[in-house]
Amino acid sequence: MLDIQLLRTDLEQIIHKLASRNYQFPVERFNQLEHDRKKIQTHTEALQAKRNAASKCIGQAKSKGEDASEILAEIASLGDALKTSENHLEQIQSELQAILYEVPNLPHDSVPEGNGEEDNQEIRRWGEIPEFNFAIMDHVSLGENLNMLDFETAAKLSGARFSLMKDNLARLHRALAQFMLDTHVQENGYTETYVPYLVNRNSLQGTGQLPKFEADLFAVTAGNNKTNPSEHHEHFYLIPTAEVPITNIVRDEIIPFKALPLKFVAHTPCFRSEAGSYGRDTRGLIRQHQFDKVELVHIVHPDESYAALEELVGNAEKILQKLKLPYRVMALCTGDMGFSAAKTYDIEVWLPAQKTYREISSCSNCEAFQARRMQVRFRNGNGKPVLLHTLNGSGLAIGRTLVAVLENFQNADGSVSIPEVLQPYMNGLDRLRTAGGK
RNA sequence: GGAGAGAUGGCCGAGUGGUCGAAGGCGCUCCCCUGCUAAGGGAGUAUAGGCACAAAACGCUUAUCGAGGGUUCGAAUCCCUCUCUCUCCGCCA
Repeated sequence: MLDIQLLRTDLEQIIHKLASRNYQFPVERFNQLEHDRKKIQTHTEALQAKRNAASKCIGQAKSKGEDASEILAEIASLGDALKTSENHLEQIQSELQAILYEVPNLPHDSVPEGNGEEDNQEIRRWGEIPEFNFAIMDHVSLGENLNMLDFETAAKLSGARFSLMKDNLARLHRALAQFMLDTHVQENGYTETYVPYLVNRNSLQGTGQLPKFEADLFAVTAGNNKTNPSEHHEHFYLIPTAEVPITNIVRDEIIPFKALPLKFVAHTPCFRSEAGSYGRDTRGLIRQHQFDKVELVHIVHPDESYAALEELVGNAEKILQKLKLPYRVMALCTGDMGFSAAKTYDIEVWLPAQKTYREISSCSNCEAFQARRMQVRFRNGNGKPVLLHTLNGSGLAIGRTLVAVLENFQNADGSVSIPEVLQPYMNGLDRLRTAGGK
Protein backbone atom coordinates (compact mmCIF):
# COMPACT_ATOMS: atom_id res chain seq x y z
CA MET A 1 0.00 0.00 0.00
CA LEU A 2 1.28 3.41 -0.91
CA ASP A 3 1.30 6.33 1.49
CA ILE A 4 -1.88 8.25 0.78
CA GLN A 5 -0.04 11.46 1.66
CA LEU A 6 2.14 10.86 -1.37
CA LEU A 7 -0.90 10.51 -3.57
CA ARG A 8 -2.23 13.79 -2.23
CA THR A 9 0.96 15.76 -2.64
CA ASP A 10 2.75 14.19 -5.58
CA LEU A 11 0.09 12.54 -7.72
CA GLU A 12 1.64 13.35 -11.12
CA GLN A 13 4.92 11.69 -10.29
CA ILE A 14 3.19 8.62 -8.93
CA ILE A 15 0.92 8.18 -11.90
CA HIS A 16 4.01 8.29 -14.08
CA LYS A 17 5.88 5.72 -12.04
CA LEU A 18 2.88 3.41 -11.92
CA ALA A 19 2.45 3.70 -15.66
CA SER A 20 5.99 2.34 -16.04
CA ARG A 21 4.76 -0.87 -14.52
CA ASN A 22 1.69 -0.97 -16.71
CA TYR A 23 -0.67 0.23 -14.03
CA GLN A 24 -3.27 2.82 -14.87
CA PHE A 25 -4.02 4.78 -11.74
CA PRO A 26 -7.70 5.86 -11.63
CA VAL A 27 -6.90 9.56 -11.37
CA GLU A 28 -10.33 10.98 -12.05
CA ARG A 29 -12.04 8.74 -9.55
CA PHE A 30 -9.38 9.34 -6.93
CA ASN A 31 -9.52 13.11 -7.23
CA GLN A 32 -13.29 13.08 -7.06
CA LEU A 33 -13.28 10.87 -3.97
CA GLU A 34 -10.60 12.93 -2.28
CA HIS A 35 -12.51 16.10 -2.94
CA ASP A 36 -15.68 14.60 -1.51
CA ARG A 37 -13.87 13.02 1.37
CA LYS A 38 -12.44 16.31 2.53
CA LYS A 39 -15.81 17.98 2.44
CA ILE A 40 -17.76 15.19 4.08
CA GLN A 41 -15.15 14.38 6.68
CA THR A 42 -14.93 17.95 7.89
CA HIS A 43 -18.68 18.14 8.03
CA THR A 44 -19.06 14.81 9.83
CA GLU A 45 -16.45 15.62 12.40
CA ALA A 46 -18.00 18.98 13.13
CA LEU A 47 -21.31 17.26 13.81
CA GLN A 48 -19.63 14.69 15.99
CA ALA A 49 -17.87 17.39 17.97
CA LYS A 50 -21.18 19.12 18.51
CA ARG A 51 -22.83 15.92 19.69
CA ASN A 52 -19.94 15.09 22.00
CA ALA A 53 -20.01 18.54 23.57
CA ALA A 54 -23.77 18.38 24.08
CA SER A 55 -23.62 14.92 25.59
CA LYS A 56 -20.98 16.10 27.98
CA CYS A 57 -23.21 18.96 29.06
CA ILE A 58 -26.10 16.58 29.63
CA GLY A 59 -23.90 14.44 31.79
CA GLN A 60 -22.77 17.38 33.83
CA ALA A 61 -26.28 18.73 34.23
CA LYS A 62 -27.64 15.37 35.33
CA SER A 63 -24.92 14.84 37.86
CA LYS A 64 -25.87 18.15 39.43
CA GLY A 65 -29.51 17.11 39.32
CA GLU A 66 -30.42 19.81 36.82
CA ASP A 67 -32.83 19.44 33.97
CA ALA A 68 -31.21 18.60 30.66
CA SER A 69 -34.25 18.59 28.44
CA GLU A 70 -33.30 21.93 26.91
CA ILE A 71 -29.97 20.62 25.61
CA LEU A 72 -31.62 17.40 24.53
CA ALA A 73 -34.10 19.32 22.43
CA GLU A 74 -31.30 21.37 20.94
CA ILE A 75 -29.55 18.37 19.45
CA ALA A 76 -32.62 16.30 18.72
CA SER A 77 -32.36 16.98 15.04
CA LEU A 78 -28.66 16.19 14.98
CA GLY A 79 -28.98 12.44 14.95
CA ASP A 80 -30.25 11.90 11.44
CA ALA A 81 -27.92 14.41 9.84
CA LEU A 82 -24.97 12.85 11.59
CA LYS A 83 -25.95 9.34 10.58
CA THR A 84 -26.33 10.35 6.94
CA SER A 85 -23.04 12.13 6.97
CA GLU A 86 -21.22 9.27 8.68
CA ASN A 87 -22.58 6.75 6.21
CA HIS A 88 -21.58 8.88 3.29
CA LEU A 89 -18.08 9.32 4.67
CA GLU A 90 -17.71 5.64 5.30
CA GLN A 91 -18.74 4.83 1.77
CA ILE A 92 -16.18 7.26 0.36
CA GLN A 93 -13.40 6.04 2.59
CA SER A 94 -13.98 2.41 1.84
CA GLU A 95 -13.86 3.18 -1.86
CA LEU A 96 -10.61 5.09 -1.40
CA GLN A 97 -9.27 2.23 0.66
CA ALA A 98 -10.22 -0.22 -2.07
CA ILE A 99 -8.32 1.83 -4.65
CA LEU A 100 -5.33 2.06 -2.35
CA TYR A 101 -5.26 -1.68 -1.73
CA GLU A 102 -5.12 -2.38 -5.45
CA VAL A 103 -2.30 -0.03 -6.35
CA PRO A 104 1.04 -1.81 -6.78
CA ASN A 105 4.27 -0.61 -5.22
CA LEU A 106 6.39 2.09 -6.85
CA PRO A 107 9.52 0.82 -8.57
CA HIS A 108 12.84 1.92 -7.11
CA ASP A 109 14.87 4.33 -9.25
CA SER A 110 17.44 1.65 -10.01
CA VAL A 111 14.85 -0.65 -11.62
CA PRO A 112 15.24 -0.88 -15.41
CA GLU A 113 12.24 0.36 -17.38
CA GLY A 114 10.49 -2.16 -19.54
CA ASN A 115 7.33 -3.95 -20.44
CA GLY A 116 7.96 -7.58 -19.72
CA GLU A 117 10.37 -10.42 -19.30
CA GLU A 118 12.37 -9.48 -22.40
CA ASP A 119 13.41 -6.19 -20.79
CA ASN A 120 14.89 -7.68 -17.65
CA GLN A 121 18.53 -6.93 -17.13
CA GLU A 122 21.15 -9.57 -16.57
CA ILE A 123 23.34 -8.66 -13.60
CA ARG A 124 25.77 -11.59 -13.48
CA ARG A 125 26.29 -15.24 -14.33
CA TRP A 126 27.87 -17.99 -12.34
CA GLY A 127 29.02 -21.49 -13.23
CA GLU A 128 29.78 -23.43 -16.37
CA ILE A 129 26.97 -24.66 -18.54
CA PRO A 130 27.47 -28.43 -18.72
CA GLU A 131 28.12 -30.12 -22.06
CA PHE A 132 26.86 -33.61 -22.70
CA ASN A 133 28.21 -36.09 -25.23
CA PHE A 134 24.99 -38.10 -25.21
CA ALA A 135 21.34 -37.43 -25.86
CA ILE A 136 20.07 -35.83 -22.70
CA MET A 137 16.69 -36.35 -21.09
CA ASP A 138 14.48 -33.86 -19.33
CA HIS A 139 13.71 -34.33 -15.65
CA VAL A 140 10.41 -36.04 -16.36
CA SER A 141 11.98 -38.79 -18.45
CA LEU A 142 14.86 -39.09 -16.01
CA GLY A 143 12.56 -39.44 -13.04
CA GLU A 144 10.15 -41.81 -14.73
CA ASN A 145 12.96 -44.02 -16.04
CA LEU A 146 14.34 -44.20 -12.52
CA ASN A 147 10.83 -45.19 -11.46
CA MET A 148 10.92 -42.42 -8.88
CA LEU A 149 8.63 -39.82 -10.42
CA ASP A 150 5.01 -40.63 -11.21
CA PHE A 151 2.62 -38.04 -12.58
CA GLU A 152 -0.06 -40.54 -13.56
CA THR A 153 -0.62 -41.71 -10.04
CA ALA A 154 -0.49 -38.12 -8.79
CA ALA A 155 -3.27 -37.32 -11.25
CA LYS A 156 -5.28 -40.22 -9.85
CA LEU A 157 -4.82 -38.92 -6.34
CA SER A 158 -5.47 -35.26 -7.02
CA GLY A 159 -5.48 -34.19 -10.64
CA ALA A 160 -3.27 -32.22 -12.98
CA ARG A 161 -0.29 -30.26 -11.66
CA PHE A 162 0.47 -32.59 -8.80
CA SER A 163 3.38 -34.95 -8.44
CA LEU A 164 4.33 -38.13 -6.70
CA MET A 165 7.96 -38.84 -5.85
CA LYS A 166 9.25 -42.12 -4.57
CA ASP A 167 12.30 -43.76 -3.20
CA ASN A 168 15.58 -41.85 -3.36
CA LEU A 169 14.10 -39.03 -5.38
CA ALA A 170 11.66 -38.29 -2.56
CA ARG A 171 14.62 -38.45 -0.24
CA LEU A 172 16.67 -36.15 -2.43
CA HIS A 173 13.80 -33.70 -2.36
CA ARG A 174 13.85 -33.81 1.42
CA ALA A 175 17.63 -33.56 1.44
CA LEU A 176 17.47 -30.34 -0.57
CA ALA A 177 15.13 -28.76 1.94
CA GLN A 178 17.29 -29.81 4.88
CA PHE A 179 20.45 -28.64 3.20
CA MET A 180 18.98 -25.24 2.40
CA LEU A 181 17.57 -24.74 5.89
CA ASP A 182 20.84 -25.78 7.51
CA THR A 183 22.87 -23.46 5.32
CA HIS A 184 20.68 -20.46 6.02
CA VAL A 185 20.53 -21.12 9.74
CA GLN A 186 24.15 -22.10 10.32
CA GLU A 187 25.96 -19.92 7.82
CA ASN A 188 23.68 -17.04 6.88
CA GLY A 189 22.34 -16.10 10.29
CA TYR A 190 18.62 -16.81 9.87
CA THR A 191 16.23 -17.78 12.62
CA GLU A 192 14.46 -21.00 11.76
CA THR A 193 10.68 -20.90 11.98
CA TYR A 194 7.86 -23.38 11.61
CA VAL A 195 4.72 -21.61 10.47
CA PRO A 196 1.04 -22.29 9.71
CA TYR A 197 0.20 -23.35 6.17
CA LEU A 198 -3.35 -22.08 6.53
CA VAL A 199 -3.70 -18.37 7.13
CA ASN A 200 -6.50 -15.85 7.49
CA ARG A 201 -7.48 -12.98 5.22
CA ASN A 202 -5.66 -10.38 7.27
CA SER A 203 -2.35 -12.09 6.75
CA LEU A 204 -2.83 -12.24 2.99
CA GLN A 205 -3.92 -8.65 2.98
CA GLY A 206 -0.79 -7.72 4.90
CA THR A 207 1.59 -9.11 2.32
CA GLY A 208 -0.47 -7.98 -0.66
CA GLN A 209 -2.02 -11.18 -2.06
CA LEU A 210 -5.47 -9.94 -1.06
CA PRO A 211 -7.75 -8.38 -2.02
CA LYS A 212 -6.44 -8.33 -5.57
CA PHE A 213 -5.23 -11.86 -6.22
CA GLU A 214 -7.88 -14.03 -4.64
CA ALA A 215 -8.13 -16.13 -7.81
CA ASP A 216 -4.54 -17.35 -7.37
CA LEU A 217 -5.28 -18.83 -3.96
CA PHE A 218 -6.86 -21.97 -2.60
CA ALA A 219 -9.41 -21.37 0.14
CA VAL A 220 -10.56 -23.95 2.62
CA THR A 221 -13.52 -24.11 4.97
CA ALA A 222 -14.20 -26.42 7.85
CA GLY A 223 -16.42 -29.32 6.80
CA ASN A 224 -19.40 -28.29 8.87
CA ASN A 225 -19.94 -24.88 7.33
CA LYS A 226 -18.99 -25.36 3.71
CA THR A 227 -22.55 -25.21 2.45
CA ASN A 228 -23.22 -21.85 4.00
CA PRO A 229 -20.02 -20.28 5.18
CA SER A 230 -21.27 -17.44 7.27
CA GLU A 231 -19.48 -14.18 6.74
CA HIS A 232 -18.63 -14.16 10.39
CA HIS A 233 -16.95 -17.52 10.31
CA GLU A 234 -13.38 -17.19 9.27
CA HIS A 235 -12.17 -19.47 6.62
CA PHE A 236 -8.60 -20.14 5.72
CA TYR A 237 -6.39 -19.86 2.71
CA LEU A 238 -3.55 -22.21 1.85
CA ILE A 239 -0.36 -20.19 1.74
CA PRO A 240 0.93 -19.47 -1.77
CA THR A 241 4.36 -18.83 -0.23
CA ALA A 242 5.84 -18.84 3.27
CA GLU A 243 6.39 -15.12 2.80
CA VAL A 244 2.83 -14.72 4.03
CA PRO A 245 3.05 -16.37 7.45
CA ILE A 246 6.66 -15.36 8.08
CA THR A 247 6.25 -11.69 7.27
CA ASN A 248 3.00 -11.50 9.21
CA ILE A 249 4.84 -12.62 12.34
CA VAL A 250 5.55 -8.94 12.91
CA ARG A 251 2.16 -7.59 11.88
CA ASP A 252 0.92 -4.86 14.26
CA GLU A 253 4.19 -4.92 16.15
CA ILE A 254 6.58 -2.20 17.14
CA ILE A 255 9.95 -3.93 16.93
CA PRO A 256 12.62 -2.85 19.43
CA PHE A 257 15.42 -1.11 17.56
CA LYS A 258 17.98 -3.42 19.12
CA ALA A 259 16.25 -6.50 17.66
CA LEU A 260 16.79 -5.35 14.07
CA PRO A 261 17.38 -6.72 11.55
CA LEU A 262 15.11 -9.75 11.82
CA LYS A 263 15.98 -12.61 9.49
CA PHE A 264 13.65 -15.60 9.30
CA VAL A 265 13.72 -18.79 7.27
CA ALA A 266 11.09 -21.48 6.88
CA HIS A 267 10.54 -24.53 4.76
CA THR A 268 6.91 -24.94 3.72
CA PRO A 269 4.75 -26.28 0.98
CA CYS A 270 3.18 -23.61 -1.20
CA PHE A 271 -0.20 -23.84 -2.88
CA ARG A 272 -1.17 -21.95 -6.00
CA SER A 273 -4.23 -22.26 -8.15
CA GLU A 274 -2.23 -21.29 -11.26
CA ALA A 275 -5.38 -19.79 -12.68
CA GLY A 276 -4.53 -18.22 -16.00
CA SER A 277 -1.48 -20.35 -16.64
CA TYR A 278 -3.29 -23.10 -18.55
CA GLY A 279 -1.02 -24.62 -21.13
CA ARG A 280 2.16 -23.23 -19.59
CA ASP A 281 4.72 -25.67 -18.26
CA THR A 282 2.20 -28.46 -18.30
CA ARG A 283 4.93 -31.09 -18.31
CA GLY A 284 6.89 -31.91 -15.20
CA LEU A 285 7.60 -30.31 -11.88
CA ILE A 286 8.08 -26.74 -13.01
CA ARG A 287 4.57 -25.47 -12.31
CA GLN A 288 2.57 -27.32 -9.69
CA HIS A 289 -0.41 -26.61 -7.46
CA GLN A 290 1.73 -27.76 -4.55
CA PHE A 291 5.46 -27.30 -4.25
CA ASP A 292 7.97 -26.89 -1.46
CA LYS A 293 10.08 -23.83 -0.94
CA VAL A 294 12.57 -22.49 1.57
CA GLU A 295 11.73 -18.86 2.11
CA LEU A 296 13.87 -16.04 3.49
CA VAL A 297 12.41 -12.89 5.05
CA HIS A 298 14.15 -9.79 6.35
CA ILE A 299 12.59 -7.07 8.48
CA VAL A 300 14.98 -4.14 8.44
CA HIS A 301 15.54 -0.45 9.12
CA PRO A 302 14.48 1.58 6.08
CA ASP A 303 18.06 2.77 5.49
CA GLU A 304 19.31 -0.81 5.32
CA SER A 305 16.85 -2.43 2.94
CA TYR A 306 18.86 -2.20 -0.28
CA ALA A 307 21.95 -3.60 1.39
CA ALA A 308 19.69 -6.32 2.78
CA LEU A 309 18.40 -7.10 -0.71
CA GLU A 310 21.94 -7.73 -1.93
CA GLU A 311 22.59 -9.92 1.09
CA LEU A 312 19.39 -11.84 0.50
CA VAL A 313 20.21 -12.56 -3.14
CA GLY A 314 23.69 -13.58 -2.10
CA ASN A 315 22.27 -16.02 0.46
CA ALA A 316 20.11 -17.64 -2.21
CA GLU A 317 22.97 -17.74 -4.73
CA LYS A 318 25.15 -19.50 -2.20
CA ILE A 319 22.83 -22.49 -2.31
CA LEU A 320 23.25 -22.83 -6.07
CA GLN A 321 27.00 -22.38 -5.78
CA LYS A 322 27.25 -25.13 -3.21
CA LEU A 323 25.16 -27.37 -5.44
CA LYS A 324 27.37 -26.34 -8.39
CA LEU A 325 24.37 -25.37 -10.49
CA PRO A 326 24.94 -22.66 -13.11
CA TYR A 327 22.70 -19.62 -12.84
CA ARG A 328 22.27 -16.00 -13.71
CA VAL A 329 20.87 -13.09 -11.71
CA MET A 330 18.32 -10.83 -13.39
CA ALA A 331 17.08 -7.43 -12.31
CA LEU A 332 13.40 -7.42 -13.17
CA CYS A 333 12.19 -4.47 -15.20
CA THR A 334 9.34 -2.23 -14.09
CA GLY A 335 6.78 -4.13 -16.15
CA ASP A 336 7.70 -7.58 -14.87
CA MET A 337 7.79 -7.01 -11.12
CA GLY A 338 5.33 -8.40 -8.64
CA PHE A 339 2.65 -6.33 -6.96
CA SER A 340 4.39 -5.60 -3.65
CA ALA A 341 7.96 -5.22 -4.86
CA ALA A 342 9.95 -2.02 -5.25
CA LYS A 343 12.85 -3.98 -6.67
CA THR A 344 13.27 -7.63 -7.54
CA TYR A 345 16.13 -9.88 -8.52
CA ASP A 346 15.26 -13.21 -10.03
CA ILE A 347 17.78 -16.01 -9.93
CA GLU A 348 17.49 -18.30 -12.91
CA VAL A 349 19.05 -21.74 -12.98
CA TRP A 350 20.26 -23.45 -16.12
CA LEU A 351 18.01 -26.26 -17.33
CA PRO A 352 19.84 -28.30 -20.01
CA ALA A 353 16.74 -29.96 -21.44
CA GLN A 354 15.09 -26.59 -22.02
CA LYS A 355 18.42 -25.04 -23.01
CA THR A 356 17.48 -22.01 -21.02
CA TYR A 357 17.61 -20.37 -17.61
CA ARG A 358 14.47 -20.74 -15.51
CA GLU A 359 13.42 -18.82 -12.41
CA ILE A 360 14.34 -20.62 -9.21
CA SER A 361 14.26 -17.70 -6.80
CA SER A 362 12.73 -14.27 -6.64
CA CYS A 363 14.14 -11.79 -4.13
CA SER A 364 12.29 -8.56 -3.49
CA ASN A 365 12.57 -5.44 -1.43
CA CYS A 366 9.03 -4.33 -0.66
CA GLU A 367 10.23 -1.24 1.19
CA ALA A 368 7.34 0.00 3.38
CA PHE A 369 4.60 -1.31 1.08
CA GLN A 370 3.78 -4.37 3.18
CA ALA A 371 4.85 -2.75 6.45
CA ARG A 372 2.22 -0.05 5.92
CA ARG A 373 -0.49 -2.63 5.37
CA MET A 374 0.69 -4.55 8.41
CA GLN A 375 1.69 -1.62 10.64
CA VAL A 376 5.17 -2.98 11.27
CA ARG A 377 7.27 -0.31 12.90
CA PHE A 378 10.17 0.62 15.13
CA ARG A 379 10.74 3.73 17.23
CA ASN A 380 13.13 6.30 15.85
CA GLY A 381 15.41 8.55 17.89
CA ASN A 382 12.47 10.76 18.84
CA GLY A 383 10.44 7.81 20.02
CA LYS A 384 8.07 8.07 17.07
CA PRO A 385 6.91 4.89 15.34
CA VAL A 386 8.34 4.57 11.83
CA LEU A 387 7.56 1.90 9.24
CA LEU A 388 10.18 -0.77 8.68
CA HIS A 389 11.05 -2.33 5.36
CA THR A 390 10.29 -5.96 4.48
CA LEU A 391 12.11 -8.22 2.05
CA ASN A 392 11.53 -11.76 0.95
CA GLY A 393 13.16 -14.24 -1.33
CA SER A 394 13.21 -17.90 -2.15
CA GLY A 395 16.24 -19.73 -0.95
CA LEU A 396 15.26 -21.75 -3.02
CA ALA A 397 12.22 -23.31 -4.70
CA ILE A 398 12.84 -26.96 -3.93
CA GLY A 399 10.94 -28.62 -6.76
CA ARG A 400 12.72 -26.55 -9.36
CA THR A 401 16.07 -27.12 -7.69
CA LEU A 402 15.36 -30.82 -7.91
CA VAL A 403 14.66 -30.41 -11.63
CA ALA A 404 17.97 -28.60 -12.04
CA VAL A 405 19.89 -31.27 -10.17
CA LEU A 406 18.33 -34.06 -12.23
CA GLU A 407 19.01 -32.43 -15.54
CA ASN A 408 22.45 -30.98 -14.86
CA PHE A 409 23.86 -34.06 -13.14
CA GLN A 410 22.46 -36.73 -15.41
CA ASN A 411 24.72 -39.41 -16.79
CA ALA A 412 24.69 -41.32 -20.07
CA ASP A 413 23.21 -44.41 -18.40
CA GLY A 414 20.22 -42.50 -17.10
CA SER A 415 21.53 -42.27 -13.56
CA VAL A 416 21.91 -38.95 -11.79
CA SER A 417 24.92 -37.95 -9.71
CA ILE A 418 24.12 -36.46 -6.33
CA PRO A 419 25.85 -33.17 -5.54
CA GLU A 420 28.49 -33.62 -2.87
CA VAL A 421 26.87 -31.29 -0.37
CA LEU A 422 23.70 -33.39 -0.44
CA GLN A 423 25.37 -36.76 0.04
CA PRO A 424 25.53 -36.48 3.84
CA TYR A 425 21.75 -36.07 3.75
CA MET A 426 21.46 -39.19 1.56
CA ASN A 427 23.31 -41.55 3.83
CA GLY A 428 26.36 -41.16 1.61
CA LEU A 429 24.58 -42.13 -1.60
CA ASP A 430 26.31 -40.57 -4.63
CA ARG A 431 23.99 -41.55 -7.45
CA LEU A 432 20.32 -42.13 -8.23
CA ARG A 433 20.02 -45.42 -10.14
CA THR A 434 17.10 -47.51 -11.27
CA ALA A 435 16.10 -50.03 -8.70
CA GLY A 436 17.26 -52.87 -10.95
CA GLY A 437 20.73 -51.36 -11.30
CA LYS A 438 21.37 -51.11 -7.58
C1' G B 1 -18.36 -31.47 20.95
C1' G B 2 -20.24 -29.95 26.33
C1' A B 3 -19.73 -26.50 30.84
C1' G B 4 -17.59 -22.15 32.69
C1' A B 5 -14.20 -17.68 32.99
C1' G B 6 -11.90 -13.97 30.33
C1' A B 7 -9.74 -10.19 26.30
C1' U B 8 -8.54 -2.64 28.85
C1' G B 9 -2.29 1.55 27.14
C1' G B 10 5.01 -1.05 26.68
C1' C B 11 3.54 -4.50 31.02
C1' C B 12 0.28 -5.49 35.44
C1' G B 13 -4.43 -3.91 36.73
C1' A B 14 -9.10 -0.73 38.25
C1' G B 15 -13.29 0.75 35.94
C1' U B 16 -21.29 -2.14 34.99
C1' G B 17 -24.29 4.24 31.18
C1' G B 18 -22.16 10.55 31.68
C1' U B 19 -16.95 15.58 33.17
C1' C B 20 -13.08 8.28 30.80
C1' G B 21 -8.18 8.17 26.12
C1' A B 22 -9.22 5.71 30.58
C1' A B 23 -7.49 5.34 38.34
C1' G B 24 -3.29 3.00 40.59
C1' G B 25 1.25 0.41 40.05
C1' C B 26 5.57 -1.21 37.19
C1' G B 27 8.68 0.15 33.31
C1' C B 28 10.76 4.10 30.38
C1' U B 29 12.43 9.55 29.53
C1' C B 30 13.83 14.22 31.61
C1' C B 31 14.76 17.19 36.01
C1' C B 32 15.92 17.72 41.42
C1' C B 33 18.42 15.60 45.61
C1' U B 34 22.36 12.71 48.06
C1' G B 35 30.61 11.77 47.20
C1' C B 36 29.24 6.79 43.91
C1' U B 37 25.35 3.13 44.29
C1' A B 38 20.71 2.15 46.58
C1' A B 39 16.59 4.92 48.32
C1' G B 40 13.69 9.58 47.69
C1' G B 41 11.00 13.99 45.25
C1' G B 42 8.87 16.34 40.69
C1' A B 43 7.28 16.35 35.51
C1' G B 44 6.29 13.59 31.22
C1' U B 45 5.07 8.94 28.71
C1' A B 46 -0.81 5.25 23.30
C1' U B 47 -1.93 4.94 18.06
C1' A B 48 -4.09 6.26 13.39
C1' G B 49 -6.53 10.08 10.75
C1' G B 50 -8.70 15.05 9.41
C1' C B 51 -8.55 20.59 9.39
C1' A B 52 -5.34 24.77 9.32
C1' C B 53 -0.08 26.02 7.80
C1' A B 54 4.91 27.01 2.72
C1' A B 55 6.53 23.36 6.34
C1' A B 56 7.56 21.67 11.36
C1' A B 57 5.99 22.63 16.26
C1' C B 58 1.74 24.30 18.52
C1' G B 59 -3.48 24.47 17.94
C1' C B 60 -8.56 22.65 16.80
C1' U B 61 -10.96 18.03 15.86
C1' U B 62 -12.40 12.63 14.94
C1' A B 63 -11.76 7.53 15.81
C1' U B 64 -9.78 3.50 18.66
C1' C B 65 -10.65 -0.47 25.65
C1' G B 66 -10.21 -8.33 20.95
C1' A B 67 -13.31 -7.60 15.85
C1' G B 68 -17.95 -6.24 13.63
C1' G B 69 -22.95 -4.66 14.29
C1' G B 70 -27.00 -2.60 17.55
C1' U B 71 -29.54 0.35 21.69
C1' U B 72 -28.76 5.56 23.61
C1' C B 73 -28.35 12.61 23.55
C1' G B 74 -24.04 9.79 25.48
C1' A B 75 -21.05 2.93 25.62
C1' A B 76 -14.72 0.25 28.06
C1' U B 77 -19.54 -0.43 30.69
C1' C B 78 -26.01 -2.78 28.04
C1' C B 79 -27.64 -6.26 23.66
C1' C B 80 -26.31 -9.50 19.22
C1' U B 81 -22.64 -12.07 16.10
C1' C B 82 -17.71 -13.57 15.47
C1' U B 83 -12.45 -14.41 16.80
C1' C B 84 -8.96 -15.60 20.34
C1' U B 85 -7.13 -17.10 25.41
C1' C B 86 -7.67 -19.94 29.96
C1' U B 87 -10.02 -24.04 33.25
C1' C B 88 -12.77 -28.70 33.49
C1' C B 89 -15.04 -32.95 30.73
C1' G B 90 -15.14 -35.74 26.05
C1' C B 91 -12.54 -36.92 21.51
C1' C B 92 -7.92 -36.95 19.03
C1' A B 93 -2.01 -37.06 15.95
